[in-house]
Amino acid sequence: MRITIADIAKKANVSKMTVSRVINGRGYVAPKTAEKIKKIIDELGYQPNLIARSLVSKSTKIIGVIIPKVEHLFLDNYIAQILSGITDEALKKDYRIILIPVEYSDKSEDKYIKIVKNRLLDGMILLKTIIDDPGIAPLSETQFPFVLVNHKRYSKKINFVDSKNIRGAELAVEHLYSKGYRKIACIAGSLHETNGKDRLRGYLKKLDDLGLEKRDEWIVFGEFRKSVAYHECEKLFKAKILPDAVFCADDYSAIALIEKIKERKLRVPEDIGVVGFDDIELAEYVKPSLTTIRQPLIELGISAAKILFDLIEETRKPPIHKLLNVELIQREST
Amino acid sequence: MRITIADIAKKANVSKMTVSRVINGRGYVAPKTAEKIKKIIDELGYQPNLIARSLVSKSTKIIGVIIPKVEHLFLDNYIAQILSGITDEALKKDYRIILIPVEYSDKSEDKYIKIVKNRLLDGMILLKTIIDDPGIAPLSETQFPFVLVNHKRYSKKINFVDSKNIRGAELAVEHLYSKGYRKIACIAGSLHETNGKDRLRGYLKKLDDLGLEKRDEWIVFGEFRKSVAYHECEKLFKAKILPDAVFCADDYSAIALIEKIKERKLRVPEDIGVVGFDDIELAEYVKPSLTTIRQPLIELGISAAKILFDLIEETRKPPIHKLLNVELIQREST
DNA sequence: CTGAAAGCGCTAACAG
DNA sequence: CTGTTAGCGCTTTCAG
Repeated sequence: MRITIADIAKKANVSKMTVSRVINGRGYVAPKTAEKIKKIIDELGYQPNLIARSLVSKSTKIIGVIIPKVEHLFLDNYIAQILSGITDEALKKDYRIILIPVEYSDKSEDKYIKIVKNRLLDGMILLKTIIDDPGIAPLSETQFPFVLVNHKRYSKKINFVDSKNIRGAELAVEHLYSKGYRKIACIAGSLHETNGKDRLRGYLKKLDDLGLEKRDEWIVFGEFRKSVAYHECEKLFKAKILPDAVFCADDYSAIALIEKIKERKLRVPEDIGVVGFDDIELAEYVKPSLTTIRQPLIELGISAAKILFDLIEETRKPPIHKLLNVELIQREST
Repeated sequence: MRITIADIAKKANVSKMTVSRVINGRGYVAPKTAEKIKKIIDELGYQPNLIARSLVSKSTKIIGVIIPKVEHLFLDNYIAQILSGITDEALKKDYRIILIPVEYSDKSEDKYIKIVKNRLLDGMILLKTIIDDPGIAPLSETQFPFVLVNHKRYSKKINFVDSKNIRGAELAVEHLYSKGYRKIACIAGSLHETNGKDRLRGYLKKLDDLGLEKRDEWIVFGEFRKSVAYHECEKLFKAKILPDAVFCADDYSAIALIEKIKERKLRVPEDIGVVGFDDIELAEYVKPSLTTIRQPLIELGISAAKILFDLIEETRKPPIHKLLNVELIQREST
């Protein structure tokens, strides 16, 4: 049979309450009784039932990480890095992490609220949420602590951590320009995500600033997915005027592009310069290694977790909006 | 105020029990009352409190994944792949995953039992456990369902899923032999893990079988860590007789080795052939791409999860011991 | 400094 | 088909 606080109490000839006080280190207990109780707890190997405790305390010390329900999610190094950051920080604060896969296509307004109502979580971090996700607004109307990662939405009731995506895209184009490239194409990311949109915007803006040519046929949509990018970038080679460089909104797309370029017996960076975005682990290993805009993914995770814990512990109040810096990492592809 | 089952009951003029029956679809409820109750539940947006439910049902539909408490854990593609498999399977069975980092250096016997006693989990999967982990035996004495991954321990009370590591190492050496290499060195993995030991054993056995020379100076210990391997493999170049090939017990070590070889202006595979183990994502992207023994990491995760769910649902009983096949993936490094 | 009573939100068991 | 009672294991409250 399971050992409960009542067993300890009985054996120590005290009430459950006194045992509870000892366990939680709250309230006065005579040193001698405390000692006795501790000893019995040790002897019996008692561990408090977290479920029972949570039922009354209303806190579980568990945070949820909402992830899109797709197979092989952690193979995406982008996700893995962010999750690493969250985990690192949770460790320090003694919070547990529970992974909650949510269907991308679920358009219901209460998809997150349902989870909240289950009372299992003290807070949540949402990864890869899309712009028109109908679940976010209702969630923000509750008092429940949550943070969006890599999703920029200015609102008094929404907290987010994002990178400076527009700036990043600008840096990329500037860099290509400085390297002498003038016909700069783009493999855009998902326009359902703010970071995808922002990177495209930064690209277009910088072309304007530099007085470079913009052509519709120089923009293709890779959806932040390698397989899609691999297929779509084909179109760039069919352009009336061939680009001499490509800004890719993510590294996986850039890697797909490089594969395609090689298949066509063209050279990187001599014939076509390539810049990626994110700086995933692969970036420095592919051949040629990838020049990319590094966004601090681990820090993004750490930051989101820190903010969430502050929100939970009410040491800070919404809205918290944070933008992290990006930097260009020059490698061989430009 | 939070809506509870009592609110629904009141509004529907029935007892809590009837509501409970409707929610869980158990027991008889008049279709009309059921309908009415469902409607009220919808209207009020009621969601059951999982904590309260678990307190009585003794089941949480949450499994724990025990991971070593190291920073940036998910950056290890090996871990990421296994976790991907576990997640995929948990999704199907509607189980949640909670990540539980445990201190490597914790030598206490009750480290896992403590977690079990917290009653938060229905079962657990342990990753990267070491051979002399004092926590495993006591855990196996409980009735609590758990599965070890990539850890081979034959015991009536222990369940595990592992790859055929010995066979894998043999395959690697055979392959090097067939390519004409005769002086085959080894960067061994951690001997604190069964897979590290097995791979070393397979290597030694196959050298014997083939009548190849064995030399102590041809074996270094990389601990399954890139930085350690990078440092330790230095010794191979200081050997009296230089090896012409190296079997590495993991891909990260192989990548470290290749870097070192390049620094020394030697060529892979002409001067030195290299075979890795695992087939992490990077393996096909490094230059030269890495010949390696592929162990089915995702399947390892899937398998572990399946076994665990069977154990939890008592459709199977311990011990369950499963060994997955490995295969050689030939690339450029040999 | 300690204890008794009440209750968190739910379900199992039994009675009707 | 539905309700009552009891209780999961803990903490809060208040009294002593």
